[in-house]
Amino acid sequence: MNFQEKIEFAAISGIQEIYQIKVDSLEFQSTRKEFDGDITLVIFPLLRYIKGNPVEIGTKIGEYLKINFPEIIDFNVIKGFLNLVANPTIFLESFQEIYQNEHYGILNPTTNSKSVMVEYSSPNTNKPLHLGHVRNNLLGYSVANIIEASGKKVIKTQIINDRGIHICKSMLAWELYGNGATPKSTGLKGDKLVGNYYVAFDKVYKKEIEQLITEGKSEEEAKKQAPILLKAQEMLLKWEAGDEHVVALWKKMNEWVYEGFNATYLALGVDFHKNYYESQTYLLGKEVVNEGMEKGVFYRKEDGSVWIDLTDDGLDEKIVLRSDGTAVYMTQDIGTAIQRYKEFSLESLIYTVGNEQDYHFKVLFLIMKKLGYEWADHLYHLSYGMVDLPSGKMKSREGTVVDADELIEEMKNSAQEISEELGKLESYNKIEKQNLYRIIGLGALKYFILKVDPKKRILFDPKESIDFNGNTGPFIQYTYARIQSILRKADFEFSQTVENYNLNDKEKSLIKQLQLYPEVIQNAAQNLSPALVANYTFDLVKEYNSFYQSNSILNADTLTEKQFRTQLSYKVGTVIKSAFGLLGIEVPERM
RNA sequence: AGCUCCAUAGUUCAACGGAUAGAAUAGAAGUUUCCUAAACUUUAGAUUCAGGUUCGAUUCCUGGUGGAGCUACCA
Repeated sequence: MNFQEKIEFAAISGIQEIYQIKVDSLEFQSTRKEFDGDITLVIFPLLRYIKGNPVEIGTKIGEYLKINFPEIIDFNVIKGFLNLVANPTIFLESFQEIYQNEHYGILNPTTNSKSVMVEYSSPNTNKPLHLGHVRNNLLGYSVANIIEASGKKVIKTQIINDRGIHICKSMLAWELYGNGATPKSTGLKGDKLVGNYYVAFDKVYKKEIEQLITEGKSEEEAKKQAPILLKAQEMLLKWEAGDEHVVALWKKMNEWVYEGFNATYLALGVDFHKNYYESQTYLLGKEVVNEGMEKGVFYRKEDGSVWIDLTDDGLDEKIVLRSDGTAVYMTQDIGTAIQRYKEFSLESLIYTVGNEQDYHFKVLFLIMKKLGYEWADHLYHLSYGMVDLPSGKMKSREGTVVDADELIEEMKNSAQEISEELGKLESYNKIEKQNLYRIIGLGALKYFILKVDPKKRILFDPKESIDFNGNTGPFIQYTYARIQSILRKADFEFSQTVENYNLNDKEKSLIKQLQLYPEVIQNAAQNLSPALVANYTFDLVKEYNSFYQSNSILNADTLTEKQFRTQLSYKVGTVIKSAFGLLGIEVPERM
C-alpha cells in the first residue's frame, strides 16, 4: 500500500466506525499546495449518508482519525474540505517501496490472458508519409506500449492499403511520364518517387477536367469522363483480372514504397508484429454479408446492391455490397475484424484512425453487433484530431503537406544548432553527437505531438519551429541528463535503505509525484491517451528541477542526506526513462 | 439541410461535477565563484454568449454564435 491508500483506508475505516454506515466510495484528492495537508476528503458527497453541517462533520471525522489512526497526525477543515496531514514516516516507507521496485509502475501480463490488438499507421501506398501519419504512428505505438505496461499482451498491426484506384493513378502516370525512372536512377526514396507520379496524375487530371468543361460538360461529368481517369479505372480492372503486366508493375512500385516506408518507420522508431495487406483482405467479408442477409440484418435493393438500414439507431442506410457484387471498404473491414478474432485470442481491438472516420467506425461496430458477434463491444476507435496547417487541411495531391522525413531531418538539425551553440559536448565524438541530435530532435517532435489530448486537433505552423525550451521533450531529457551526471559523480554507496530521515517539503512533493506513476499508466491505458503520461512526466520533472535548484545533492551536509537525495534522483531518472519509453522517446546520458 | 466533434491567458496546452481555473511560451524583473542556466525564482494576463440542473458547473442539459469533420456503389 502506498501512503495515499493507507490514508484513504484509515479515513474509510474511521467513518464507518463513527457513523456505523457502509461507504463504498469516498471522494479524495491530493491537497492543494496553498493548504496544509496531504490528502483531502471532500465532505459534500457524504451529506447523502450523514445529515449535518459539512464543517462539523469534517471536524468530527478529523478528530477521530487523528486520535485513532497513527497515519494521520493532524487535520484542518476549510468549507467542505477535510485536509489530512499524514505522518511523515509513511512517505519514507512509501519511497522505499518505490525505490526497490525495479519495474515500478509496470505490470506484467497474466499468463494465458488474451491480447489487445492495436492497429495503426495503415497507409496508402501511393504517396509518402506526412505529419498526419506521424501523429497516427506515434499515437498507436505509444498506446500499444502503455497498454502493455498496464499488464496486457499487445499485438501491433497495420493494414496496408496496397490496392485500389489510388495506386493505379501513380502506376499509370509512371508508365506515361516516368521514362523508366527508379529509386536508384533518381536517387529518390521509393515512396517519394511514387508520390511524385501521384501528383503528376492529378495535374493532368485537373487539366483534362478544365478542358472538358470548356467543351461544355458539367463539372460532375468532366470529373467522371476525364480520359486519364478512365485509363486508371481500366488499369484497376486489369489488376483485378490478374493482368500479368499490371500486376508486375504494381508489385514493383509497391516494393519501392515499402522500402521508403520502412526507412520512415525506422527513423520514427515504430514497428509492427503483423502486417495485413488490403490486396489479400479486400475480398473478405462478402460471405458474411450473405449470411447476414439470411439473418435479416442486410437487405438487397432492386439493382442488386446490399444495404443495412440503421435509421432506427439514428444513423443512415449504408451500402455493404455494390450492385456488381464487389466489396466496399465496410465489407472489407467486417471481414478483417472477423479474421483477426479467428487468428488471435483477442480481448479487444483498437483502430487508430483519424476522427474523419468516426461515422464509419460507428457503423462498423454497430454492424458487428447486429451480426451477433459478442466481441463487438470490445472494438474501439482511437479517434484523433487532424493535424492542420494554418492554411487548412494537408492535401498530398496539392503538395500542401509536411513531409515526415523532411520534418525529422529538420528537427535533428535544430537540435544540432542548439547543442553547438551551448557547446557542452566536447567529450563526444562525431557519431555520438549525431545520435544525440537524433534523440533530442525526435524527442522534441514526439513530445510536441503526444502531449496533446489525442481527440484534439493540432495546429502545426511550419514557420514556427517546435520548441526546445519549456514544456518540451528536450526539457525533460535535459533533466534526465543532469540526473545521470550526478549518478556518475556519486562516489559513495547510496543504495542502502535510509531510515530516520527528515523529509523537507520539496522531497515530500517529489515522493508524492513519484507515487502517482502506476495509476497514471493505468489511467492512460484506459483512456488510450499518451498525453496523460506526457503531462505527468512534465509535472514530475518540474518538481524535480525545483528540488534540484534549492537542495544540494552531492554537496549535502550529511552522508544520509547525500544518500537519500541521490536515491531520490536516481528513481526520478528511472521513472522519466520509463515514462518516455512509453511515449517512444529516448533519453540521453548527457546533453 | 441533417448528424458528429470543438471553443480556456496574445499563442500552445492542463484541469474524475469540487477550494482562489493550472503550466509553457511571448512580456516585465531577478538568480551562475556551488551537482549541466535546454534550468530556477518573482510578476502581469483567460473559461464564446444566454438560460437551466446542483450545496458547488470550464466540465452536465437546452438554445444562440463561431470553427472543423461526416453525410460516395472511394479507401
